[in-house]
Amino acid sequence: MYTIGQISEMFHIPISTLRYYDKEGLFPEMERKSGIRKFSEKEVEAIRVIECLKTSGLEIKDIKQFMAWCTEGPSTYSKRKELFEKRKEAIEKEMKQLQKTMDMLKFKCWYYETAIEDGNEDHLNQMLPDHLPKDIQVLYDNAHS
Amino acid sequence: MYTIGQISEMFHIPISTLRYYDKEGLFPEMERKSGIRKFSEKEVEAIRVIECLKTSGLEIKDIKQFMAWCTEGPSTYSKRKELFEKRKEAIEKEMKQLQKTMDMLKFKCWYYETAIEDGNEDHLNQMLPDHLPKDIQVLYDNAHS
DNA sequence: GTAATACCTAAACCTGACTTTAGGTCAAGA
DNA sequence: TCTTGACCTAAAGTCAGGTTTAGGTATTAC
Repeated sequence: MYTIGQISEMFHIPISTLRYYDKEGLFPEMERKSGIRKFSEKEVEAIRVIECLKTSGLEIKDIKQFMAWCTEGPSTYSKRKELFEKRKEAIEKEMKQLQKTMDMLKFKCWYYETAIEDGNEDHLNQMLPDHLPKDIQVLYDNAHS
Repeated sequence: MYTIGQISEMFHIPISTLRYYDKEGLFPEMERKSGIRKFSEKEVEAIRVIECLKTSGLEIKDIKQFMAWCTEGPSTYSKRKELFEKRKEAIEKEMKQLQKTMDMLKFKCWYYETAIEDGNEDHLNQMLPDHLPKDIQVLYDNAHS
């Protein structure tokens, strides 16, 4: 059993945020001892799930829904599984987006390296949009598709 | 040359958002014809850069700074390059985070598949935290590290 | 000539996710 | 005793990134 201060240190999450999560219903089963929150292993795992679902782009109110399902028992297993499957798809999509963004960034790094060498963008402008060096062309095309 | 409506369709960005970007100084060189915005190729490329920098986690005010550097000429090439290098690092970090999140999601999918098969979480609770099937253990450990 | 479109501005409003404030309880140590 | 530190609440405040509203202009279509 942990106090809110211990949990805050463990996860580097502000105490105010933990209280906010609690107020939003993200720890529906959490116990209290004369008003003071007692975080058990259950809540510790809940926090890991909250961070995971948040990173996957889920909103607090939908995380609350998930936590509610968890208290409902085995009848909600398949709902819970489907939620995680959807989050997997969302993350996959986001990773593709990030890869495309990465290609743009790599292209821009090359672009400015070259501009620094040349002292201007004249040569670069002549090469755009489809006479770039092969490896750079790939980045440019992916970023602009 | 494009109107705001054409650009909105091209990029699937609301007109209100394009006007907001303009108000925030993200198109410092944009021309107008009797009050009406004229988006040139320069602004089209600016929008691609805006989307890229936004995805990388940069705030609007910092994107504005970048756009201002672009109007200052060759003296800011190295500042601009450094910005893109930093964004690359940010994206790399984010991708690692997403990979960890993905491992958690995969673990949870397996977890609920198994719970559905078993009808309860008893067997699963016996396996936790370090007697999971090998491939699942890897996901679990990565997600909980 | 009038009605429909597509554009414009300034300013108010909205949303999600927190954070801060103001005021209070309770237990341990000097 | 009294003060320090860790906890508590309700309610207000903050911030980024837009969106909506209200009112206006300018061109084209019938």
